[in-house]
Amino acid sequence: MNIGEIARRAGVSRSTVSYALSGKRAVSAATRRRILQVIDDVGYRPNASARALAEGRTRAVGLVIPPAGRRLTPIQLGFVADVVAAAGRRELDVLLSPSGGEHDRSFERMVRGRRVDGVILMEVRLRDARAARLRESGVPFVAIGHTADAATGYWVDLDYHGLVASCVRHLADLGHREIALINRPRELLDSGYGPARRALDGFNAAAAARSLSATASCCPDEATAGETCMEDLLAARPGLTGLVTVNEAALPGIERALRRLGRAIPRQISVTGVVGRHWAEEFHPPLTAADVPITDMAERAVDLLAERMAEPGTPPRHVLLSQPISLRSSTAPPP
Amino acid sequence: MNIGEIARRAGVSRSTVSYALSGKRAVSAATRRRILQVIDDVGYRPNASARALAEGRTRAVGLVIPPAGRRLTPIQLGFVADVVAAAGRRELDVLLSPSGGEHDRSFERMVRGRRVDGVILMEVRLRDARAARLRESGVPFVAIGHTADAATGYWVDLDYHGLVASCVRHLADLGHREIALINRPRELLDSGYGPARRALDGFNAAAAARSLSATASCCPDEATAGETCMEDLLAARPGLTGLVTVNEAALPGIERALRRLGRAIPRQISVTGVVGRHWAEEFHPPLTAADVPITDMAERAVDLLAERMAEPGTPPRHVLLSQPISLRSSTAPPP
DNA sequence: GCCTGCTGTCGAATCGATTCGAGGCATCGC
DNA sequence: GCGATGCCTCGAATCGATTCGACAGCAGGC
Repeated sequence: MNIGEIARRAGVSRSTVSYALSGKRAVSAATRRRILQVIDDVGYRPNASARALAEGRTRAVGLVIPPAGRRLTPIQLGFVADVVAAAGRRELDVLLSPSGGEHDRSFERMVRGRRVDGVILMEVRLRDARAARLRESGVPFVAIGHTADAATGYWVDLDYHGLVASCVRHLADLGHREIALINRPRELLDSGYGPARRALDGFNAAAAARSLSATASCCPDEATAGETCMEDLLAARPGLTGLVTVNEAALPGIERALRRLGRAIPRQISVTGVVGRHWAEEFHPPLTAADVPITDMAERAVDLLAERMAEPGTPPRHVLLSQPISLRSSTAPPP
Repeated sequence: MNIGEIARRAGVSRSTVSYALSGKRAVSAATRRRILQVIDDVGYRPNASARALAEGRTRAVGLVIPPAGRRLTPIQLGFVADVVAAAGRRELDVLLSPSGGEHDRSFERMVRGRRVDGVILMEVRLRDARAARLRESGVPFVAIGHTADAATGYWVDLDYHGLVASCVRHLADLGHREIALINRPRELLDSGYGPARRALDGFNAAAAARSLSATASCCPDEATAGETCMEDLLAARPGLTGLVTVNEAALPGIERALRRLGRAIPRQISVTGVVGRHWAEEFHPPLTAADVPITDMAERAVDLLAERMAEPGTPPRHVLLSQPISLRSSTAPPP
């Protein structure tokens, strides 16, 4: 069932069918009605490949996700679903491509095979090979997180520096003097993963500004690791009364360790940070934290990409999202 | 940069370039070398839309995920990543489509617009509108879970009935007499979601066979709900010594409730079930459970789909996976 | 009554690949 | 020396849409 068959049944030419559907030229009401009737009867839809070939665009975008090896965190996974939903609202389909090692072929197929009109790149590093390839191939893309040359690209990012700093100030205002940061895994920090870097910088800067005694540590994205990390931290710094974390996956372990060591939250130790809302609410007691606005980020990323696809020549733009701290009940003045 | 340009530069016709790449007809070694050299120099890749139009297939598959509204469980999310990886190994791209309500358009675009050669349908219900539409449109598809007419379709499923039954028998063998099941949310059970139904059936059948006193309850996919559910269960059945669950998201809450009520695992209460491996390992103590083999399921689903796409006429086939119970340390004889 | 302008429709070119039939050119056998 | 046989390569048709130029028919202005 193709456009020719529709044209035949409606007694018009193929071009008239096309115009009736797209509205790019006037078609008389009677003809239009007849065509739509036939289309409805047989359940016709234009072939996506043929249309893409003729139009020179595919009406699809690529979403490059982090390597499958490292398990995706719930935040990242929620983000994928939100991107798909936001793209759907603009009649765009989403092609998934894992990145890294053996999956380069998939990336190549997508980009050089012109399978997509644009790409959203998740978890970008400060210097990022995929971003460089996209830039050189001329495919419009939006990065989640920014690369070293922040000024030249399109990106959406969360202001981890500012958010972690306000967590620190929140603790300082309550009277805490000795605090710690539980960051994302060390290999992410070392490979120049922006959020981890900026969380650390924001933590150190704000702690220095308030002359707090501050310790920063890294922790794998797992509950068991969070438990160990929390124990080590308390062993090294028994006087600790305030904790900031950007590692949501570690939260259950942190909670477990504190309970086991008999440190009540928030009576004896306050906990805050930047994590997905779901995780903050499942913490015990509910975590006072800046909730990562993934739905927002997904929507802004798709908006930005759509804009860039529509007008390829436009100058770089970016969105740096912030988010107020939601006061729940995991922070209090120190004992 | 298209095939014509490559042909021009290599001094051959377009068809020769095509044959050199596909190997469908012999091309002399010298010509072939010359063509590949040019292709390598300019970084050419065939345009995916043009190829799809000519070949009549897109080399892409669709993955229909559960509605974004209901949060995806970690198992489902891991499954998405695994499907993408498995498809990538077969040079297939993956298009994501949310299902339900407002996202019908996306489904329609994919299926009727011939954007994909086949579809994997997640979280299928016993009677499922999406499966019916795929069947009528003639697009090959593989369901995760099976529909009411199990014999007529392609599907991959986990033997929840058998697995939950062996959990029950495991508890019975240890000497437990009073056990309970914590199932997935009630609305899933009521809407005919297979795993929830079969878990319940398997639980009841095995408990009856061993004449155990058994209670089954449903629980939303959330930690806080798990906590409440566990409390209610113990209030109603103080003599409970064995627990089976297929709700991984509830696990942290179950753990919390048992700890708070002073019931040690496994000394006073044994816990087992069917959950993602990651969750079993993060439980405290590590959960003796049948690990959901998502990577396996993803691979089998892609295999089955590829097979069906290659030979559309083949008779229905399905794979019912089982999985041995991994003995960890959350079960013991009753006190 | 003729020219102008507008509306609605058509035919043909185009997008970039694959694939089929046909034919050129050696090589080989007799 | 001539026809048959393979091996390579080419030209043209095809896939199913979009889009542009052309044109028929009709209304309105002078």
